[in-house]
Amino acid sequence: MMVINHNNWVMRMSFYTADSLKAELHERGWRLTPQRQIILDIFQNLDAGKHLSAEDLYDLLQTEGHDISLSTIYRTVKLMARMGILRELELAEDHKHYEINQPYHHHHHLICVRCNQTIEFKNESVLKIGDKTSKKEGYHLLDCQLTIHAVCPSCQRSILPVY
Amino acid sequence: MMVINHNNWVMRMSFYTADSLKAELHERGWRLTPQRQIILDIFQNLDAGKHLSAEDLYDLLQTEGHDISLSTIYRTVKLMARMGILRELELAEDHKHYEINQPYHHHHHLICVRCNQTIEFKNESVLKIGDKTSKKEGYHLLDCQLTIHAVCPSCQRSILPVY
DNA sequence: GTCTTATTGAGAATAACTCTCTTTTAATTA
DNA sequence: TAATTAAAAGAGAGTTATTCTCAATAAGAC
Repeated sequence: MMVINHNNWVMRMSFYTADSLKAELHERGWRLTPQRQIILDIFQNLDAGKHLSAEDLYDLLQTEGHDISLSTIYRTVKLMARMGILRELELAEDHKHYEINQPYHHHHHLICVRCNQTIEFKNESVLKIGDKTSKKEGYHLLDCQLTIHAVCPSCQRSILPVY
Repeated sequence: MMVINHNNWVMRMSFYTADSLKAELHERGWRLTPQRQIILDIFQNLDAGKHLSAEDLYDLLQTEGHDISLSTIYRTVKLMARMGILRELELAEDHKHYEINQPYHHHHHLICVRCNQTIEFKNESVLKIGDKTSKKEGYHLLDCQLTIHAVCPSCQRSILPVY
């Protein structure tokens, strides 16, 4: 299901049904598999703002009794990020995190470069800038993220060696 | 040298002298080495908007006759990113890029998720949002980047397998 | 049900990056 | 200017997130 917001920005609603996911995959000659359905389901039922690494997702699936291989997980999250279904986040230093891409809960990240503590924040203008910029260049927008790198108050006070 | 812009945002001028770099390092009990000076110099003399991977930087230094080890390069760019001297960019899929962090030439990136073609764009509001947000949370701002993931016109037209 | 081919799973391979340890050297002090 | 000491460099091994390969499986079309 597609909706048009007050800004004329065409965006997808947050919830894919099995059918809508299937349709989008088929458009590209791809298939809907149980694995893809289960993984999408996990992300859709995650609390707002929660994100998972590939390893996190693997563990979570295991505890729920779903035996999906790491290969498939890596392949699927990358596929869904490239389709615009998931957002690929660079929060910590050495691995990626993924979360559902929901325009209505669109948010950004303020990250401490020392302790990696992350604060989520919202800003209405950012999406508008992303929309305007991609339109102007003829790009099809998938996601836009404002990432702020900074030093948190606690790390500013710390006298320990920094790096 | 520090300047204060119309927004009361305290920012560093783009060019460090050997002395100002030295002073900032000494503040933290660190040292100015020829390697650090040379690496900073490379970034300062790069054309606006150009960015380098660690490997790029290594090759460039080699061609200029500077024998700086890869270890040192990785250590130095990370150090300078954490000091706010360099920006750490996530442009391609599997490695980071670095560029000088210049408030007066502050820009952002629109990236095609299929072919990785990247367009640089400016937007005055982004820096203000980053400044306001980090101030509000008591963070010390180092860098803020708006990254737009999208599909470029040429890849939209392409009928080749996508992923 | 059959056929085609995308997808999965398992594990090997890759490569960006970090770590360890020895040597070197920046910066301080005498 | 020489002695001191601790940070930094260099070399190469080690780590690990991610990708690749390939045989087996199964989704979707007919």
